[in-house]
Amino acid sequence: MVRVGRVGLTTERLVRAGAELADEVGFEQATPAELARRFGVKTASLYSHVKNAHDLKTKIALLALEELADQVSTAVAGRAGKDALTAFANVYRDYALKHPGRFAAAQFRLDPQTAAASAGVRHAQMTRAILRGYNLAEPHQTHAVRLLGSVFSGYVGLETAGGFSHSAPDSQESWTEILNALDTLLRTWPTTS
Amino acid sequence: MVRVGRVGLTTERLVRAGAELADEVGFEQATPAELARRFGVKTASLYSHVKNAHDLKTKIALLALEELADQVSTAVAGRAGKDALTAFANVYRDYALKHPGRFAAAQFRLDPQTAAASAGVRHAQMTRAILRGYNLAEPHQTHAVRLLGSVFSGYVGLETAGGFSHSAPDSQESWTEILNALDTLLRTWPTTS
DNA sequence: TGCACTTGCCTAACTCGATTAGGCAAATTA
DNA sequence: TAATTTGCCTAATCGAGTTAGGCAAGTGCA
Repeated sequence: MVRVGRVGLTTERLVRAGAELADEVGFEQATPAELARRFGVKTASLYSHVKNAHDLKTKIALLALEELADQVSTAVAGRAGKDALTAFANVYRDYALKHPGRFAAAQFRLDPQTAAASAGVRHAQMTRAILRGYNLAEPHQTHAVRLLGSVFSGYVGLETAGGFSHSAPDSQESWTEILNALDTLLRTWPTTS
Repeated sequence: MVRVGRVGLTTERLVRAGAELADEVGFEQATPAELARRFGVKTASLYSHVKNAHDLKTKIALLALEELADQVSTAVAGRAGKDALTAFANVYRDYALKHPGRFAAAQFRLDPQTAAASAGVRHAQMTRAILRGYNLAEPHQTHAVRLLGSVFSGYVGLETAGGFSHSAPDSQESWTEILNALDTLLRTWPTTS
């Protein structure tokens, strides 16, 4: 090692670097060992700043959830109906495409208390907020919330897993048409069965 | 160790046990070490039957994809339209709820050649087969295929991650209403926009 | 400015998983 | 029963995760 003094590790800095690392090599590979390597530091040195590997991943997940919630809330502010729906969806998808590691982190299974205190609850609130423009009564609103969550996370999950690449038509086309379809669907919800 | 002779390891047996192990402790935890423990065998002994840990996971994934494709094709045979749609969807969801580890395995990223030779292609074919009843022209059919894949994998993913538990209404209710909504949507696709 | 105090990062050590090479005994075949 | 195959073991290496304790680089106070 060439370094003399200290590099200035902090929990904050580790988590940010961990998020970038995740985007580069995948969330699973965003490990204490690799992170230490990047800081030019011994692995053991991280343990004053994060409890353990699981704690590191949890903190990266929380960071991702916050970033995503911030971006979504900015995009959705002042919009309603289809406009809000597509804004939400596009922010979500763009975030995942630009930050695949963080997006994967955002799906990380948090223990219930951590999840309850996370930005995950803002996501749920914002999804419901979008549906305000569609006037759905309960329990239909909840069903619709679950549908939207499923489509967004499912589509983006498949897309980042490479499911739609190298095949026509373009993924962007499908995305647009799916959002149109969802808008129509929400306007005529609930279904007559 | 109490055992005297040999336990009779085979690739086949390892993969089956690995699938069960995955259902019990999670796909990520379905590791050579744990598998060896269950067979009362040293870890090194597995390496005559599987190349390495990644190979084991790949083989579990292929098993899951086959099982799922078999069950789906049985359920969908002789059905059309909404009937086929719900049969497909229910088999898919039931499999995931009964075999969470295998289901997770089925999402395991396979390298392109392995994927191309896997039962994954049957899944794609069957999804398209379902849409036959809805008479969609390309490129709309592909958009619809992608929507269905997204909803199914997304919903089941969120549900098995615990997203819908402990909150009313029941997940089953949402699932039913969502399938109804999808049926309606497919019958009126493409969207006017 | 100098000192005590705090603390960041290190070394040392251990555990455990993955993996390879080589050996012996149990199964198989003749 | 002898010869051959091969299943599972021992031994050994490597790397990740983790803990305990030490020293020096930073901080704050006189």
